[in-house]
Amino acid sequence: MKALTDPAPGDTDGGATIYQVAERADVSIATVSRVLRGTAPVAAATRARVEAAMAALRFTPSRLGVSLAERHHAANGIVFPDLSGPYFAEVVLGYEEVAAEVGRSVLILSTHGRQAAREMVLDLAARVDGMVVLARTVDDEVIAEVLGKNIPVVVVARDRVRGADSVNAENEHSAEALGAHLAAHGHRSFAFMGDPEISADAYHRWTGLTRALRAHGVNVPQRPVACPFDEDGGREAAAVLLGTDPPDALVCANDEIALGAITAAEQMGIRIPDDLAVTGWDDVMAARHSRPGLTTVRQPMRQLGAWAARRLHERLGGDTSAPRHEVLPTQLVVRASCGHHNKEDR
Amino acid sequence: MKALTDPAPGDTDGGATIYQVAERADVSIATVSRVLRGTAPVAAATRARVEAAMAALRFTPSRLGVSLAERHHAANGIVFPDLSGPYFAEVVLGYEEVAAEVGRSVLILSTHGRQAAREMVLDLAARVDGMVVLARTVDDEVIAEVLGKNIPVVVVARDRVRGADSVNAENEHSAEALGAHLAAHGHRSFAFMGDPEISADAYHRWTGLTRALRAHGVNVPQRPVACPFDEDGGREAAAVLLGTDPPDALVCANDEIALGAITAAEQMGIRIPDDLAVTGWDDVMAARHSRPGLTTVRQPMRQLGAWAARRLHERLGGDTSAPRHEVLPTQLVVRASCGHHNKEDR
DNA sequence: GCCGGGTCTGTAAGCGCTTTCACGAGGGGG
DNA sequence: CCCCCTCGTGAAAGCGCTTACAGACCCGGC
Repeated sequence: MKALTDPAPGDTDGGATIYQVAERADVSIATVSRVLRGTAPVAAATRARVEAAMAALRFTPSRLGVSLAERHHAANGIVFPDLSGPYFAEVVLGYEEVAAEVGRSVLILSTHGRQAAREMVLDLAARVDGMVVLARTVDDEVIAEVLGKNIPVVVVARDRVRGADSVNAENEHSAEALGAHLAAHGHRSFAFMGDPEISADAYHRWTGLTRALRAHGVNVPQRPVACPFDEDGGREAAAVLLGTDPPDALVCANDEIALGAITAAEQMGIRIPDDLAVTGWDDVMAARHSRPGLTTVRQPMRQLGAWAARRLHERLGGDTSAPRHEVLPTQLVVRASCGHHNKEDR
Repeated sequence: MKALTDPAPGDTDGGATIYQVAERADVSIATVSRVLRGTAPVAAATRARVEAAMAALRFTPSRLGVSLAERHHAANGIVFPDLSGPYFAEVVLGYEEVAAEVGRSVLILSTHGRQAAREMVLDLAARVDGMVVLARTVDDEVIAEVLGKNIPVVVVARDRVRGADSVNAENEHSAEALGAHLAAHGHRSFAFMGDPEISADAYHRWTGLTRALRAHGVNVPQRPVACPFDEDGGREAAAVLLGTDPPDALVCANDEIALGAITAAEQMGIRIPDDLAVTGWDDVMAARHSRPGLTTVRQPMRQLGAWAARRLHERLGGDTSAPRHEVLPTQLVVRASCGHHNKEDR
């Protein structure tokens, strides 16, 4: 179980190259390449010799060599702000899943709000055939720069960028539906938490909400309460807000903010939903397990990523049609945090 | 704002190469490379010309060319079963964060329990300088194969593999502590949910639990209840278990199983914690928002990934010392789901 | 017997970089 | 005034593959 099948001594490093295989099989590297890819007929006997040599040397072609010769990477990238919440993780998962299906590796890049985002994205661009950019991780001009290198880009959860495909979850209508539902509950004083400046989604949710409130003759809050999109952000901002001028309905740009706000409210002795209605966005796992259950808007997070991956694949397949802009439907999920309902509340 | 700074016509594709820059600056490609990397002195005037040319052509060196010449990828991979739960997402995030800090791109690969895992991992191995493997995504022999190509591997949440570094969260002691706590609550009939066959973590948790039970003279369940590590898995398995032979304490291998079990129990009219204690593992966001709050064991998920990234970096820096095996501490988090306590229950 | 057409294989030219080596031009010390 | 060293630069050899292009060989048909 040794000797014969062991790699030739001396190939201490990395792995065998096509040259070593060729030499061992006593053929030219062209022939090895041909059996590797099946691009041309190879005599059965020769093929057998080559295959034996490959096996003996545990040969795996160098991706670098292949890619350089083929002039593409067979890899795609995805850029997101961070992976801390469930939202981006789900999108990335949906993306990876279909990317893998169509045979492309995926490189991830989290900008972490770092200054160097531009450089990082450009570096990524040099390693992939195409990429998807989530939310406002980088400026439009960086995306333009990437597109300028002939690398297709599809943006997700972000306003359209010239020359790039895009996919978003529907925001305004669901925000209107949410606002209408809340107004029907009798809530008259609203606040919106989340920063429309740093998230296109938040912007459209805010827009839709204000429109609904106006339509229902409800006072529209002056401005959104800008806060980070995580639990701490929601908790801290809510603590301030509820301490000074408590509204009776709190519409949050995502579930984490909402859950943070609920924590703050409970600490202050404010009862949900009796004293304060709170709603989120996304429908993450914690939303359905929290008590009261969090009223929220479910987004097709996985599908967002999947759509992006498929579109990118089409582009890389040579599709040069005009950019497409997809909007995926969302769904209002009413639970107990926005007020009591007839049904058994949870 | 046109003309001068525009890329030369004709470079319709991909991007400029070092040759075009060299030609435009009227120097050799060696000189361009030198200003690019600062590896040798270049006269100020020459440097300026080259830089101007690079800017005009929007030149970015081809990663493929660089890597092939440098003989490494400047990229690492990470393999995980899937990203659906918060656990793996957090580990990946922790990994990406430090990998990015030390200047390495990261490739992700989710095996999704696919048959082709071996091929996928080997393909990944051809694209990276090192990789981390989470849990039991592939067999030891695949890892050996990767190591054989001189690619360092660090495994996470998995038993040791010859030749690879490893990092795990402490399992047995915390499981014992958990078991002791539960026994002190007076629970006498236990069940464990999660499949020790497919998760090293689950195996050690099961082991620790049984040891604690024995130490406290409590009946040890015959065997664990094998179920998928997600909510549905927990819910379905719990529905069966609670319908036939309900224990009074249910120790689950992760929070999602636990949350699913709680859902099933509530549907059957079983009260938590009065009729049944339930505990999880990980301390994900939903664990602290669910009511009753879920008693669980907090794992340093981010740090698991971060440690792996750092260790890999050391290896790639030339460290050839014996494999290191790190165990990160965990923390029992007692909430209401395991029984009433003196403190205000949540 | 010669020719056209497969089949199979090798030669060599890239792909876009890095880096070694060699060389010419200046400059300071002896 | 010559030698030696440093500085600045170009030529060219890789890195590990893919893929024209071309040549050798073997058939069968005329």
